[in-house]
Amino acid sequence: MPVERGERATPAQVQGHDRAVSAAGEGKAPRTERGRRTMRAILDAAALEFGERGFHEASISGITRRAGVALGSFYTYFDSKDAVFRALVRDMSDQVRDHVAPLIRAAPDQLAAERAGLLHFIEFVRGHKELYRIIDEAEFVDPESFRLHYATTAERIAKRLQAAATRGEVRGDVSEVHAWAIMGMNVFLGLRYGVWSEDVSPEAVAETIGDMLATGIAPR
Amino acid sequence: MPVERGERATPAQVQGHDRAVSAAGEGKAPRTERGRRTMRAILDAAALEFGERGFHEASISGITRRAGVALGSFYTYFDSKDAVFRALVRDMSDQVRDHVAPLIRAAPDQLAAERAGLLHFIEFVRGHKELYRIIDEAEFVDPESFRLHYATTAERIAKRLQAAATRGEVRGDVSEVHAWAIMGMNVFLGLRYGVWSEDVSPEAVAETIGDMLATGIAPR
Amino acid sequence: MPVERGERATPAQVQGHDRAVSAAGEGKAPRTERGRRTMRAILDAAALEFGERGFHEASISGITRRAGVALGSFYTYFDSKDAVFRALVRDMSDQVRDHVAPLIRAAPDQLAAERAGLLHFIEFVRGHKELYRIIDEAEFVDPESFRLHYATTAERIAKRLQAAATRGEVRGDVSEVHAWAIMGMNVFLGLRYGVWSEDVSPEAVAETIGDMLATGIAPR
Amino acid sequence: MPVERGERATPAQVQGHDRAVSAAGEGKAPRTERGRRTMRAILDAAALEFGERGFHEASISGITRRAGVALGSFYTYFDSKDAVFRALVRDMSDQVRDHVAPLIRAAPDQLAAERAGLLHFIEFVRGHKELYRIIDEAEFVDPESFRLHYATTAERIAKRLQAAATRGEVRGDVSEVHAWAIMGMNVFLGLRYGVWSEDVSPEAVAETIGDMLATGIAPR
DNA sequence: GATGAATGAGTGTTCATTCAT
DNA sequence: CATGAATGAACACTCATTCAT
Repeated sequence: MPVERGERATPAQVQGHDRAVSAAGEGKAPRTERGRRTMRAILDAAALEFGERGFHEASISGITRRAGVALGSFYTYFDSKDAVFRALVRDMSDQVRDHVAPLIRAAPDQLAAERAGLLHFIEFVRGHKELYRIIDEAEFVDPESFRLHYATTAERIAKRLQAAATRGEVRGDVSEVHAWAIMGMNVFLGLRYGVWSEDVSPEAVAETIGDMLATGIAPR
Repeated sequence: MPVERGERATPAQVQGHDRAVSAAGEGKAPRTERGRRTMRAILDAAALEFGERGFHEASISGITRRAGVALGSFYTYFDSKDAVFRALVRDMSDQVRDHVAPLIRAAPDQLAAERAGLLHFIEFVRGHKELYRIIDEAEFVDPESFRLHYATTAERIAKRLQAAATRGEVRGDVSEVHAWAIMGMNVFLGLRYGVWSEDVSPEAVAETIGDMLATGIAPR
Repeated sequence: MPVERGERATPAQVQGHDRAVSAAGEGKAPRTERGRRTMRAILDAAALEFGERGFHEASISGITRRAGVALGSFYTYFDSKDAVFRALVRDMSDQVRDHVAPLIRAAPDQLAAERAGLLHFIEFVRGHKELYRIIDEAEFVDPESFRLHYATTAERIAKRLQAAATRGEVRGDVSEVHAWAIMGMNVFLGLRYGVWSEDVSPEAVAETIGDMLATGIAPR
Repeated sequence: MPVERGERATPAQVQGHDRAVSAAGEGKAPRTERGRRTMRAILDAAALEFGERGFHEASISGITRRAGVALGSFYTYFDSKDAVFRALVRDMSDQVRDHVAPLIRAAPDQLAAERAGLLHFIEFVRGHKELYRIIDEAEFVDPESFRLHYATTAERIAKRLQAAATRGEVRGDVSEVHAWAIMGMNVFLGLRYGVWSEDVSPEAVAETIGDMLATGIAPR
């Protein structure tokens, strides 16, 4: 889920409310201001509902109840339960990236960038514990977006690693395999130290893993 | 999911058919040989059904149809859909461990062991693609077993790393954090190169990650 | 089941259709007129279905088929099979009381009132043979309403008897025991001469029992 | 449920264990002593199971579990769930009659007999609270035996009343209507003061009702 | 006779989606 | 746009009954 150095934020990504609505590519574009507010309310309610109850336990009526709108209004903005879910996955996916990307870009070199990526990812997760419940459940609800999310993320990591390699910041043979390994580490560390328990600080985790990534665990 | 060096197989783990049945702690113990066979058939059918359709799409009648038994027979051995699922997660969890453990133990040192663990894990996954669909879906269906599975696995990795540290085979400061990172890498690499695509050989992946784990990715 | 003299009808009790719907305290209040009609149709259909087949043989689909609505509509108005049943018991209980109460109040004295109560109760039962099947089955389906129904009825009879005693219309020592005895007589006579067979006229039964109640069966 | 003066006990009715088995006309006669014991165990267990859970909640497996025999053994002795239930209704019906009949016959006259009948009926009920749960549920499970039970009981009461009338112990015009009234009173008083609560002694109830039956409730 | 595994018909309940108002 | 009543497909689970051992 973390993003990486060099990424550019599109204008839409840095704004507040409108972003999520636009990110909801799955939804039907509202024409009035009133409609925009209703759609936003539904999307926020859906994050709560899916986050608390999971996709299958969640219900459309639960979403509209939380949003304070009538059941039927849901279908004014989304075609189906799957559609909101997809919109939400994309929304959350963008949120992580938008949060972590600038902090990665600010790092002096790629190893520091990876350390920062993990650090801020864990921090973000602590404040958004519904993240895993939503993104990971996509594996079963909408494999397409799940696959897309991780494939895209891994690809970006790989590109940055290779760019860093040409700059001499990392070994020359870094590949997609390394990217997947790094992504896997981060996801599991976020789950363990972000969601499950906060018994180790994000800084400590990032420090430890930064070291391991840089020089390995072979005895010196 | 991979296991690690030094682990001892209990007698039950190395047997074939009876093991899975005994692992099905959730089920109701059959009292006759015929019952034992029926239960095994149901458990195998459940692996297929859940693997192909996922927990929510799967149906009890689908399971019994595959198993070639009557619908009602399901309830002779399991209390509910959740109960078979739990039994299955434990069953599969044990299967991975039983497959990989001896190969890890055969490694000359801990770094080689980690390499072997990843190698054989990916190989195992290629032959059991339903693994992820089942174990990962537990996060949503039965968080308890999901948590237990990964917590237990991480703890074992951590113990082996620390034992290896005292033997001087890895750095002295290896910790739980390293264990989670290694587990995360393996799980994602298994997903990418075991389930999604076989475009890179398990040997190549294991070799690459073995190197990274040993000496890191900092430029030499 | 019969009611007694002196009772005041509340406005809700004397109206026709709305009453039963409001009596259905178990149901979910409809918000539109269309909803009100659907709920009433379901309640009426339930009386038929439960009356003809009994609680356990009755099916929700049988109820909705009779009501001419979709299966799912049932759950728009009632939470469960038990819930309609409870609503129905209350509905029927109120119907008897509303029918008999004014006729009891019109009697010149308490002995005449008891006679009238029995008379009109038997008559009512003849036109509503599903009454017993529904109210008495509550003993097994929903003991709470069964108990409430009879406890309340007995208590009212007792109160009227005591009020009559102070007016000198009956013996001074009438008690709860007499009330239960009278209620028991009425219920069984209603069953025998209202539901099972109409071989004796309600008038004759009421006359006979009126006499017995007044002066007993000891030889003069 | 109470019986009345002058009734003759058949030999089978006064024996202990064998009686119930023979009363189980619905069952299949066991040929061996072992079989006789098994059948008795099943019948006793059925009384418990039906008494505690009611007909529909009761299960054959619940009965055999209580009886300590295998599920299949049930069908060695009874054809169906309905069949045990019928056997049980008859069994209990006979038990009440056997208990109350001799005490009724011992009374000096018919009014005293009715008083005694009610008294001992309530006492019996207090020791056999499953009575109502079983006999009354027959109205819905097996209307035939329900009807038979009450029709027979009422008829006997009527006959005794008429015999007493010829002896001058009660009014000359006693009829079936009186019999049903008396039976109804007794059943409801048994329910109220035998099963629901024991707040009034059976003696007091019988005394009160004996008086009412003899001289009515009109002011003197 | 006793055992308990196997059978499968039957039904209450949920909820995404549609549509008349 | 908003509303909420109406729809009906889909499924887990129960349990009386049968029968091979």
